[in-house]
Amino acid sequence: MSKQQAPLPVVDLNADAPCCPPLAQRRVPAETAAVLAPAFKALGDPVRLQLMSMIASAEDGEACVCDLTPAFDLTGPTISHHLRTLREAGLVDAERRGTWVYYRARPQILRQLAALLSIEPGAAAKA
Amino acid sequence: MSKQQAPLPVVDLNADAPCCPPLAQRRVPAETAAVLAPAFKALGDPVRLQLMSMIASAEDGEACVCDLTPAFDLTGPTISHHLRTLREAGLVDAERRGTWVYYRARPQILRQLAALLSIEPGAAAKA
DNA sequence: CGCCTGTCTTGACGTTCGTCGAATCAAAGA
DNA sequence: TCTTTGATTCGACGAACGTCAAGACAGGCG
Repeated sequence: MSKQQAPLPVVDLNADAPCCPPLAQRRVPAETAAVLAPAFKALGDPVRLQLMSMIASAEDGEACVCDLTPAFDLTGPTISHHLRTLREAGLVDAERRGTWVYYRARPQILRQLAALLSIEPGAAAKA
Repeated sequence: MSKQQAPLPVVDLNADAPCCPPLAQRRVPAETAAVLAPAFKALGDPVRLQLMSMIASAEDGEACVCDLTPAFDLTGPTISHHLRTLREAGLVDAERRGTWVYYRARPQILRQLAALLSIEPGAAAKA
């Protein structure tokens, strides 16, 4: 079971269109919350938030671990662990090319999370 | 110490305009990450994500604890604890009116988080 | 082949988190 | 005033998290 990981009840996190209406528009169902919460949780650590930003804002859309690690006062294994967390949350994708490993962001998921948090002017912000 | 809580090193989480450019546009600085990560972390629990949605999507922009609690298979203290977490993350606001306590969402912060995750078409999503 | 560099995995440690039961505080009514 | 109802705080417990040191794996180069 080391090659096949737990089969997250994955929703269409890969879908390109937002999976659900804004959080402030309709109440988020339990199943949706169970799927999306881990993504927010993955972003809920300062190191991972910076890692995510460094990867997503990288020149060619991808960043090498060798560039990410020295940006923090943390050991390699720790950075690797955080990157794995981001990967398991579906936020990034990893690819090995020769000696180095490159991480790439998955814009679809960021879009979905952003859509969930978005607030149309005049929705519930009236009080 | 029961009435004055820890004084979070609050940044302009109350500002109405987005505090920072999208995560995928410019690298998020450590200080910004330290401030915004707790907000994502607070949303990183399925119960809190649903609570946030129930509050933000409520009729008059506010929800009574007495309406929130029975929606979960959790005890009152546990729901109260989650609400406190949301409050300390700056995501909601609490107000007592008579017997009941009402929670209201802070749309500005949701907007900021959404802006941080937003991706302009053609930013880093090219690979 | 053997060594070196880069990355990931493993095992362990202390801390934080999610949950509950019991106790406490706040407001309304008898 | 005393009781009742709603919400929070306190104390405790097991589970998960963030971190590291040490070891294992992968690929390039002598």
